[in-house]
Amino acid sequence: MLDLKRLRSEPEVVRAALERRGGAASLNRVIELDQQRRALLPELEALRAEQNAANEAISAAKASGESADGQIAAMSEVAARAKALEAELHGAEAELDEALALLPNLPEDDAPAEDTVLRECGEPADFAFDPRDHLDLSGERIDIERGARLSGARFAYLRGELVMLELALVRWTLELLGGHGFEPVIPPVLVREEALRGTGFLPDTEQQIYRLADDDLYLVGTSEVALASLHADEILEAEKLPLRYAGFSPCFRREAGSAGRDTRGIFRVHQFDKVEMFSFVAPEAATEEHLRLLAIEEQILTALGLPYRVVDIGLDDLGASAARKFDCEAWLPSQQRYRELTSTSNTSDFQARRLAIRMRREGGKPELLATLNGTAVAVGRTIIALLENGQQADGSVVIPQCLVDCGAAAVLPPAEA
RNA sequence: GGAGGGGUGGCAGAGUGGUCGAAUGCACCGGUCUUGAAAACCGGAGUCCGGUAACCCCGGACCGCGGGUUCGAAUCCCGCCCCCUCCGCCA
Repeated sequence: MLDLKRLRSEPEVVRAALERRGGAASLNRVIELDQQRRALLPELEALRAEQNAANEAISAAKASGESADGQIAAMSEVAARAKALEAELHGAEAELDEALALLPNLPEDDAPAEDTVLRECGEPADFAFDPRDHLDLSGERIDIERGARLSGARFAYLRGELVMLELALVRWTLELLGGHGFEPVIPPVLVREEALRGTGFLPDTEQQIYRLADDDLYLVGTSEVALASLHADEILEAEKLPLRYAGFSPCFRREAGSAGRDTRGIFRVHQFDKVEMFSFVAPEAATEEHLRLLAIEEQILTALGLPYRVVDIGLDDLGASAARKFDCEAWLPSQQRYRELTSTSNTSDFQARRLAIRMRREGGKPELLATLNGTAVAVGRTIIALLENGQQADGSVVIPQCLVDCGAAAVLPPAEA
């Protein structure tokens, strides 16, 4: 959510920023409704003041045993007017909230118009054979057929050595993040609507979100939702910032609208596990923190031996809450191209404002802080990349030492034919 | 699932229609006293919106959330959320 005050004080700056990303649609309506509200409010407050004064007089009269009937009758009229005004005000406020919620975050000045590759790191392996894709390499250890029989398309069983690989990957990642000051968290994955509104997924990505009709709960598409809400309605002491969390949870996505895309394997599935980084920082520290999250993502990919490139995401693909976003794409030999593995966003104060997450500096007033998120490890896609990049001629897969140290098999034997 | 109890300021805890934004205690900040500290005493201190450029000042709102009754609601009524206790069930 954007700052109404700023929108009021420099509407053209805001408009220009929004228009860069094509998100100014409801701006005029917001401004109009804000003016309406600001016209009604003082009127209502004047009536309230009148009521308050009269209440004192009536109390005093009653206390001294005098009749207050005249005043009461007069105030009855005032009360009726106040009630009508209040209804009008509430109507305007509800509309305002709705229109304001449709405005996306203001992009950073440096955010590019188009996706821009910043760098490529690591050398794609030059296989002396035709590289297999992750499904050929995994065999039934990624059991698509039975997953589909159980739950439909885009669901899979993960089996055998790959389960141990996932656990090693998660363990290793959480240890590494612990070293960077992230507290591990396993959050609820069923959340209320407010959490999705607060993080900017609603209204925006409703068609991606699973909803439980009987319980007014939603399945999160990322633990970002739960982690952001961890400090909702709190005022944090500035000295305690930054606060960093590493959420580990399953993620659920309907993938409506992506029919036919990435249908093979587990690149795009309805359920996957993910370790997500989330930071609460002072506003002036946000940009630096964003680069920090990106650096950690790169550290992880490098340690896993995965060739990757970093993309500065263009304005069109930012998503409602992000002011800036970087993706890391890993090289997939079977596709001969880079595919998205991780993503990190600076959401500035957009989520903090909606969730009422503030900080207080020594002796100061509460002020909004900044929130940032970044994928540490999207397990499914990382397994794909590990399989494909670590494969050998015989179909076995060499696993990076860091994961072996955390319990993964050093070499995954070839899939049974 | 059944039966009860409860949500008030940082915490504890009064308040059941009328100067209540809210007693009191603890914690906190400032001051007096003291060689210093403690104790004691005095004072201060919440959040949000608007008037404003303004951390002074003025008005308004906030006693879980949202409605209702009333001239007036922390107090009465309705709905929702949350917490606790007991029973049952259960990973």
